Amino acid sequence: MGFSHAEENYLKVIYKLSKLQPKGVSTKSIGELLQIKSPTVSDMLRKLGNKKLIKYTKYKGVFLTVKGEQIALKVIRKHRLWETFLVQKFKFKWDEVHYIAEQLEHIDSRELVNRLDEYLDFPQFDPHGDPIPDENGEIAERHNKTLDQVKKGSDVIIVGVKDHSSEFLKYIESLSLTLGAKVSVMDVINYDKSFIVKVNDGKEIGLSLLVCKNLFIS
Amino acid sequence: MGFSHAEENYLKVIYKLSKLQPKGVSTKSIGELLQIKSPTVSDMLRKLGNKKLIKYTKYKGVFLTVKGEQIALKVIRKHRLWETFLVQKFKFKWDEVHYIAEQLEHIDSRELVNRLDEYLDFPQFDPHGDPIPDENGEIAERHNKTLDQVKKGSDVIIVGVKDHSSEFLKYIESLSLTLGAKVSVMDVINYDKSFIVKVNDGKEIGLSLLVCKNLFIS
DNA sequence: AAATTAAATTAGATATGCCTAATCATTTTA
DNA sequence: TAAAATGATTAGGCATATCTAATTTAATTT
Repeated sequence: MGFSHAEENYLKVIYKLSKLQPKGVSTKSIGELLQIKSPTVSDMLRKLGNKKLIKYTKYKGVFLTVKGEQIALKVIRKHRLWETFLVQKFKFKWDEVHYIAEQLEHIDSRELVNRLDEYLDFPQFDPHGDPIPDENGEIAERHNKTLDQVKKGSDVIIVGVKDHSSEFLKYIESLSLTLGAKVSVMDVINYDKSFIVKVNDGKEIGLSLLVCKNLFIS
Repeated sequence: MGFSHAEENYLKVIYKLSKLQPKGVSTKSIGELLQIKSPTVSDMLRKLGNKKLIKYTKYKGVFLTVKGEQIALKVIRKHRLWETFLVQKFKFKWDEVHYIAEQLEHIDSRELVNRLDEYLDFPQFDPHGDPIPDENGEIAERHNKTLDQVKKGSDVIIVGVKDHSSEFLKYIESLSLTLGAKVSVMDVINYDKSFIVKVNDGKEIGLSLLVCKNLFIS
């Protein structure tokens, strides 16, 4: 007994939003992420509530149940494994895989997912640095420190991106800011909080606050 | 502008049936293959006709248009490439891949298909011996000679299977009758037209007429 | 050629997943 | 705290893809 693509998509975004909205996920935010109007979201929430995949009380934010979270994690696992596959084996760029993985994440076959995982040698993180849940739904702690949080003089490593948009990814790639890149913070401009950094000991470049906020570091 | 899974499935089976029903494919046969009742099929045929994917005249058999055939061949190409991938790279058995490939064949990404093709080194035939259409819809002639058509004393090679059912595939695999197997016809029993054969010069075994009719040979 | 059988279509219904317009509830602001 | 703004839900529709029951058309049999 499986779930529809629509249901899986809702559960996935509720999972993601629940990390940002611990008091319950709003109808509005779900609709915005899925590009779906809120009456449609309301309908689906009632349906997911009836199926005990979320805790739903009218006019209150929603929460995933254990079962709902399990399903969300399976979809996220598949999405991230397929993204890893596409980049590692098929040589796609990290900004090209999202649309394809959005489709592949709904393929229903437990055995396929596990063979994919094995084929990739059980990766812990996907090409954007996001952690990949294991078969039991265990997932590594997400990186949450961003470049804007460090002080002048720090040496850090890029371990993930918060913004997955093609535009952002292409831009930072053009600056050699890929996963694993070493970033040395030479200066922080007080006026606009922008950063002057060296990437892999290259020449100095400037990064806006917005860019820094979207780079996970360790 | 893509097509729904349902539409793609109809086009695929109409393509396959058109090889057997050159005077036009019947509503009934489409419904049987897709496990869908005929009124539903009628509705869809009208719809596909309006979209100029098939030539549809009420109460007459249907034909694919050039455009409809192109789409059918793309779906078949994806299905057969994915089956090849699953068997070659993920080590699935040839009787395990159908359900998964039925889903993967609808993934929409021209680039993905071409990279898959390249990753597999442009295979001509899938794990069941069926020819794989190329990017332009060109497809090798299907094998059409079956084992039941040869005479006592013939030496032939298994190049494909007509029946893709798990039951059939498992059975013939247990007899070492896989693709590439050498079959020597030792005798044909007149009473029931069954065959006595040696597989890869092993010991003699009997094959019913039905089994022989489902084995493509060269 | 008429009667029967088989196949195909139409009519009418259902579930999913989406929409807009209108209403209701909650939160924020003056 | 009352009014306004924001957010959520209900009401009513629509398209897709399916179904069963009834009807129509074509094919087969006598």
